[in-house]
Amino acid sequence: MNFHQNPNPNMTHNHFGGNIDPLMDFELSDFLVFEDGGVVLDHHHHQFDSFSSQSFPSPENNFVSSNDGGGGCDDNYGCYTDDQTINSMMIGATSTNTNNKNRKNKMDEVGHRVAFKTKSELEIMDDGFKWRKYGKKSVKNSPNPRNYYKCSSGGCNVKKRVERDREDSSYVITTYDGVHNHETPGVLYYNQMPLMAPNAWNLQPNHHPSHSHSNSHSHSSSSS
DNA sequence: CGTATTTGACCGGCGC
DNA sequence: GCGCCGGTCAAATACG
Repeated sequence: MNFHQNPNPNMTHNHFGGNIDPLMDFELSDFLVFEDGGVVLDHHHHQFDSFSSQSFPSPENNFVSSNDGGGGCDDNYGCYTDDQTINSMMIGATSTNTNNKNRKNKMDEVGHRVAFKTKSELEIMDDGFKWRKYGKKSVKNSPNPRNYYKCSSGGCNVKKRVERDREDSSYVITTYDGVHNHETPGVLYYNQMPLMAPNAWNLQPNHHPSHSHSNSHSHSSSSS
């Protein structure tokens, strides 16, 4: 809780690439990124541990998109691997899933999806944004509940989903939906990123001055 | 008192 | 058409 309050934004801002706060047992194990509903997984394909910083393989070439198989594929959003793919990162960016049959454009509206699988006892990792929890749901295949967060920033409708791994409750799967269209409330320092978590974060907040119709107005409040 | 969080209810989609 | 599942909202509550 109260992870949104950063008394000292210039202090050690625990991030994926920056300094890991010694307090939290933060350990990046898996990192999946998929856009436009593209599902990424490797497991028995490749071990993407080479592109530790900028050499991202073309997802259209090396990744399996809009497909599933091994790993824990259960959600309608994607699959994630585990086991031996530790310390591997997967970036999937399917250039608009062309074969989205009747998959509805739900994901298309979102346009961005990032999933992190980390080994942490705490699911609340301060990524520099303020998140307001708006729901909790228990998934059928998972003994652990799933938490839904929404960006507290006005105008920004990025959603975040946090759930623990079905098999290993030690792992936390955080899925981000959407792109922040505002500056980070806190000071985000991802200049160096000596670790494996590259500037993947950098490609998220594409500050596009011309994008005004992203994923906002979808269905404000149709219910009630 | 204000704000964030909690928990159940409600809704939409999909499968059968 | 009904049931299941996942996602979201909203009233109530807890906490600061």
